[in-house]
Parts: sequence; C-alpha cells; structure tokens
Amino acid sequence: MKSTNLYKGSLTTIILKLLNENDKMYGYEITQKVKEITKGELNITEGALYPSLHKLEAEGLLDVEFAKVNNRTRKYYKLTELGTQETVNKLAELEDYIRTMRALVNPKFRLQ
Amino acid sequence: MKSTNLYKGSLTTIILKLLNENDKMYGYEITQKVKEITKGELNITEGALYPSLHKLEAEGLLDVEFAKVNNRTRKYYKLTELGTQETVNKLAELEDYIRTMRALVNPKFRLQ
DNA sequence: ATTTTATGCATAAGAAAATTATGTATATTT
DNA sequence: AAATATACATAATTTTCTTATGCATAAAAT
Repeated sequence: MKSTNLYKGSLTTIILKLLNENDKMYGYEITQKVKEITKGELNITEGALYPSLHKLEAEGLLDVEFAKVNNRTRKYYKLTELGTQETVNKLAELEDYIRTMRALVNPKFRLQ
Repeated sequence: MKSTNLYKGSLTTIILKLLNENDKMYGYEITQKVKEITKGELNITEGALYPSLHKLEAEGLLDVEFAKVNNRTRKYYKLTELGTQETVNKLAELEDYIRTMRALVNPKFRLQ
C-alpha cells in the first residue's frame, strides 16, 4: 500500500475499525475512506483489500449483503458479533504495538 | 515474532535503532536486548533476524566485524554512514505510521 | 462521438517478510 | 549426563502484500 513496510499486517485492523464506526461499507468505499482520512498517505490496493475482506468473511467476522445502485453491484460488509469482539482485540493490539515500538526506539519510554 | 501481525515490517527499524544506540551488537545480543526492553512482549526469532542482518549488510547499511569470545564466535554489526542516514528515515516513517494509524482508528485524531 | 476516468468487483503471479523447523558447535547449569 | 544457554545459519512454508490483469457500467473530458 505504501513505500514503507510498516503497514504490513495493519489492514485487518483498519477494515475492522472502519466497519465498527460505519456500520456497513463496501470495498471501494473503504479504499476511498482510507485515502480521505490519511490525506492520501495510505492507499489500499484492491489486490490487498478484496482477499482480506473474503478472509474476514470466511472467518465469520463479517457478514455480506448485496445492493444494486445505479445499475452497479455493491457488496456491503458489516461486522458480526464475533467481528465486533475481534475489533476490540485488534485495537488493543495496535496500542500495545505502538507502546512497545516507542519503548524500543525511544529510551525515554523504557520503564515499568 | 508475536501473535499479532503488526510487527511484520518493523524488524529493520528495530535493528537499526538498537545499533544506532549501542554502536555495535551481535545477533544474539539483539534478540536478548529486544526481549529485555519489551519485557518479553516481543521475541525476535533467529529465522527472521539473521536473514535481515545479512540483507542490511548487503545493502551497505551495516558493517561486520568478527570476534572470538569464550571460544565462541560473535559477529558484530555496526551502522555504516548510510545505515545511520537510513535509521533517521526509518524512525520518521515509524512516527508517520503511528500518526496515520491513530487517525484511522481514533476519530479524535482526524484533522489538518 | 469516442476516449479517459471513476466506480465496483475479482483473481493470479510474484515479491517480501515472517514463522517454523532444522542443523552445527561450545559453555554452563542442573 | 542431560538440559539449557549462547551463537550462528539456512531451508521450507506461510502470510501479506504489490503488480498486473480481467470484466462491467457510469460519468466526464476531449
């Protein structure tokens, strides 16, 4: 998605959080929303997004619902109960990750 | 290294920063240092570490120096001038990543 | 009127970065 | 004597992503 490798492994967290906030979204909408929020800093590619959505659905974290808008098909995704739980976990993991990385790169944050 | 996928792509940043701080280190030392700083939260595996060190060396970011200690061989790595420059870049990328992810998962941080 | 861009989905080939497993060797601890 | 710690390395596999390609309709631009 971006020149830096740091976003590797972050896509699931991003998808879950956006769905947690917006109730239901379709793939293309997610790419646009991410572009908007990050001011273009992060562009999710379709080759990464769609397989990821399919996987989350297969794992039971997302439900699908089809809609026809302007003669074009949209595939809406929404969180399942399990998906909502997993969102909480993923967000906690992100905070842990940030805290740990800060401890590693900034000696000031080394403690406990 | 950890159950969460978020650390994927972070290893180079971690290695460079630790070497930036400690002048020279050997592989095993890096794994122990990371374990210590993160209180066991992050354990770098050898299968990830050694190939990564070799790659950084091949890219000219690290220099190697051998040492024999207690009849065992240590391979000390230190930053080259290029490696020091790249460390600055990687740390800036990490801060960008954290800022962007915060904007994505925390609506409070959405602005500019 | 036609081409390009935007919208909307999907998958396949390949690259990159990791995990897991294995191998070698010496020192120290149990 | 066996297990753990120290120290390096690589190979097979998995995960996640990039890049490329394909299909289809709508809107905008030339």
